[in-house]
Amino acid sequence: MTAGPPEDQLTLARRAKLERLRAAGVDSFPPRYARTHDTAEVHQDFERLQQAQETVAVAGRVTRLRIFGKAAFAELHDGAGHLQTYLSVDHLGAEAYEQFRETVDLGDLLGARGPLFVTRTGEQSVEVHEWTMLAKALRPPPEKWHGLRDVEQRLRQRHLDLISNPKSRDLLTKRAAIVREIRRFLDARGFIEAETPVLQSLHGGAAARPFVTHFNTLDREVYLRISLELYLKRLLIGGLDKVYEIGRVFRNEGLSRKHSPEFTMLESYEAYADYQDVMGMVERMISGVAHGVLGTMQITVQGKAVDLTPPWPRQTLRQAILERSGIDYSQHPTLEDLEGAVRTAGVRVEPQKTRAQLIDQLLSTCVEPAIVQPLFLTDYPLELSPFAKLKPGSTDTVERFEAFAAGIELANAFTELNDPDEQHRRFLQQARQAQAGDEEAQVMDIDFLEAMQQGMPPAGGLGIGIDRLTMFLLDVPTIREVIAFPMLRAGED
RNA sequence: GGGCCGGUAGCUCAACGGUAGAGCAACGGACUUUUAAUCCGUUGGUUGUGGGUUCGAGCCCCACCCGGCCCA
Repeated sequence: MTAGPPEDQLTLARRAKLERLRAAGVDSFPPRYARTHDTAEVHQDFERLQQAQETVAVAGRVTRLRIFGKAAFAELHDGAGHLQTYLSVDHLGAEAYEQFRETVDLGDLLGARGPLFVTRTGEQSVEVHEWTMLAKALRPPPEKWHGLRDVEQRLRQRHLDLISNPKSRDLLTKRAAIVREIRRFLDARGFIEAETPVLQSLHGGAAARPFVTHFNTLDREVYLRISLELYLKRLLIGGLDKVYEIGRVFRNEGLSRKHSPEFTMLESYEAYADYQDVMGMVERMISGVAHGVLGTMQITVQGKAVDLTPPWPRQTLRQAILERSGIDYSQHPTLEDLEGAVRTAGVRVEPQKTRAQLIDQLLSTCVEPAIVQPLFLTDYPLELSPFAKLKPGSTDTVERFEAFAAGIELANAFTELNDPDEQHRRFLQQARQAQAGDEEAQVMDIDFLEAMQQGMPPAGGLGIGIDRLTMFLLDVPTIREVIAFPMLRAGED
């Protein structure tokens, strides 16, 4: 969709009004305005302010405008809410009132000053004795009743969406509250927030293809990070025993309802903790965030009631797949065996290249969609987890868990591998997978290995997708809605 | 990548292959307590883009662009 010609009929009408103000010596874009209250504060303290006959000064966007002959109502919206203002010849004088009538449009930003009163119909209002143009809107707002519906335009021109759709404002506000609650939770437990490089000469820490860019000064390719893991672990080695980062990561993959090429990750690492400790932290953190942001641990996601009250049950991945598909993958040690079992069980999954990937497929088709209440799945195949520590006595299962609820993956964590020689072998294994055509395999990171050789404390690590968590807590079905400016294809210019 | 659906006025939406319309917004007028104010009048269109079929295309056909839903 085009935005329409830049100077259409509606814009020209508004420009004419701007010109009229200029001719009258009015600056339509003054540098500041001395507010005494925001709209919410006026409503909160209304009785007292009214009785004291105090003069208030509020400011906001004109979202409703009802003009009668010699009086008018203008509703002002600011970040806190909205408030009705009443303008009349009696209180403004003929000149200021006429200027209001002739130059103010829906969408303009206005300041209004005067005492408070309640209208006949009971609406708390400002009796305006002086009004000020704070910014003339040269383009018309979207339709006042239906708002802006067109999904494409809502996302391409998010400012219009935010102006006209309270729901969108609420989502972004609550997203910020979620992030704030997470920080509060981690900070209170002594975690230190870090910032690690976005531009990296090697990409690692997750199975994903990177974005590549060019650094002119050094004339070499660099990658946008696909995870936070390998640098946070360096900090852990350096002695920051509890460390986390909330940051944007980039994965060169498809767009979908649940995938955005750039998204926000939380990763945390805690020395001398293991994945059991991290499980306890995750259930307290997510339920605590829900309580802090929504005031409750009982939420509804896609029409299903979800109770986040800890503790959350634990189940091994093997047991979960067995219960929901009848297949015990531990009884089928090779890809061929497992494929046979899948066929026998009549489960419809895409063919995979490796046994571990097939197990992963069974998880996403049979188990994930069936999970409603929060659940920790534990003990994953080694092959899917090149940075996780083996379970003591096991050769193929690592100390890893993922948390699920309402069919959504909420967290991924493990007891971190801290044996540099074992880590070296994992990298070599990944290199073999890369040679076999796996574009998402880890690349060997000598610097990281060297750091680990310095001695990395045993640690529990955690990753949470903030966008997914937001979708989950706020019951939003698409990731685009919780990202202020999601990636879209190039529009026409 | 595949299937289905969609793109018409600034916004929300109509229109059997036969004169492109309504509501809101805008413009002019009436109106001093409204709540999507009301009433009267007016303006506003390269129907996503490019081809084709037809006496005639918003509608049918082809290609492309952008989006939605489902699948991969």
